[in-house]
Amino acid sequence: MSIRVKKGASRSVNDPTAKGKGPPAAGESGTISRTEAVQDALRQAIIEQRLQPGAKLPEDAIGDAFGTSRTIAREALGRLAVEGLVELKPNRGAFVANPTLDEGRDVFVVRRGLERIVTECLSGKLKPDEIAVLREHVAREHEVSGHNEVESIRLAGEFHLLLARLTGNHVLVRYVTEVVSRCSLILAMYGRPHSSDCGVSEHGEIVDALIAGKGARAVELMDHHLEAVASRALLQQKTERDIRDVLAPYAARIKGLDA
Amino acid sequence: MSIRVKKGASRSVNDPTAKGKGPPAAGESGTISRTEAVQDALRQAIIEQRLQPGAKLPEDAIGDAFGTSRTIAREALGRLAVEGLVELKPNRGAFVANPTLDEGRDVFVVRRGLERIVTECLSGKLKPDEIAVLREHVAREHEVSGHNEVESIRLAGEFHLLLARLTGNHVLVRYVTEVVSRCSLILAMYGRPHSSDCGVSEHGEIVDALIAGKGARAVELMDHHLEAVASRALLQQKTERDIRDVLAPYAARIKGLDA
DNA sequence: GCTTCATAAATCGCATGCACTTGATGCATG
DNA sequence: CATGCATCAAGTGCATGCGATTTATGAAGC
Repeated sequence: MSIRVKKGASRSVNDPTAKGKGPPAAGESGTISRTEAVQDALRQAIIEQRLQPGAKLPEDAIGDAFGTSRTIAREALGRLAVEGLVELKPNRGAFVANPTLDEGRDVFVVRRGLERIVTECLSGKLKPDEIAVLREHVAREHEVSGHNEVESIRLAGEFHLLLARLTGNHVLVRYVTEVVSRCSLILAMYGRPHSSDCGVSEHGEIVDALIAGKGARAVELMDHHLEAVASRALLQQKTERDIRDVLAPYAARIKGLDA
Repeated sequence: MSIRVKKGASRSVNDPTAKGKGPPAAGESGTISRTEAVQDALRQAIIEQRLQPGAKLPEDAIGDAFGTSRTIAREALGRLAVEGLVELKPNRGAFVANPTLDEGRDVFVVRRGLERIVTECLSGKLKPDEIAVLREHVAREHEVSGHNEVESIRLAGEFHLLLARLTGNHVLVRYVTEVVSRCSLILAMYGRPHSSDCGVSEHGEIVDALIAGKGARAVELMDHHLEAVASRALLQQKTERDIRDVLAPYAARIKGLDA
């Protein structure tokens, strides 16, 4: 799980070797700060489970990996902690969040509430070009459904973000983005392996209801949809991650030795 | 001409002169990081309008005011920017947010959605001691209503935070906290001067409905309540003061940190 | 006198250094 | 053989320094 990186390969955000010292020009790049870049990269890595829950995230290693100083890494970690994807232990460091089932339920409760707002905001107010975008997205979801699970999951999340963005409400977008991220992590931890594509047709139905301006129906569909996703994820008990349980079979094997 | 500090006066969070260099002991204080302390103080100052919308927030001045380095100030500002209370202009600095009416509306939309969740979570599930706390809070609101406007506003916000905390849902608490802060700022900017105490009786009614387990009624009341709060929109402007002077009392408040 | 360019001041963005905390390791002891 | 204590290394928490960017100021030109 080491974050080590081969030198020169991932010199992405900043390469001080070029000038030996000078800070880089911040003006030309797309206004996106380095902190944000690192934050986004880490978030992606976390929700894709490339960084597993509980994994340590040392500032040094992260700065190293992205070619920045600890300052940037530290800031990114701090913000991810606010988002709930990272846990910060004082004087000990940062770790990938390891949400409990209860926390997961909390996140889903909030998500349902937020997406309810989204649905209400959008019902009957979608413009033709927006409808086209939505339809196309759902179509793509159908395409990959079944044979590309990773992409399928990504698109499913993207669908909800897309809706949020269409409201034009930036606050809403931010919160939905956050809960969707956290839900991804939770699903990855607790969800059943092959349950991702259940919701594709539901997405289509929601879009239909929104277009038809049937707000109540749309809300109902959305709520049911998320309820389904949540229960799929949270019903089953977590696959045991505790060291002792993992090692139990090995221990048993050894026990035979000293018997 | 600006960085100068009266020696010994605002040495609050950290005093490096004691040892000539060493960082302070972070271990003993109440687990609350300095960043958070500064962040909370700034937030309070902003929603109380001691720092007016649009006011510049230079890292140096803030670090100065709280007796910390720019590092801490910078981090606090960054987080407040995420919260939406501060606007960060690249290479220019931080400013107290100056939300437009449209942004204000967005915040209120989200707030209504979030508080709807709170209400639904709580209806019929309040325990006796929780009910007592709520009743007492509403009583206090009635007490100050009319003669202490600042406290009145504070208590009104606190009522909603209290409800959120009673859900036990930490995600919800965080989001409600954020939107309540932002709403405070927005009301302070656009709200009519003497409109704060309109909602006191409504708070009582909401509590009653929650206790009676009338979820739908409670949601309706809450929604109407927030709708009323949101719909008060007016304009006013104020004067500017020196950052350090405004922040001095807040810095004094967190002096306990370096004890 | 007003515009334009050059210089200076203020302040940000970021890297780095140093003290301190924390958990680990090894050793002595009951 | 388990327990307590000293030593150590890893890595955080924070302040500070340096270049870069932006804004303010003033001089020269039209």
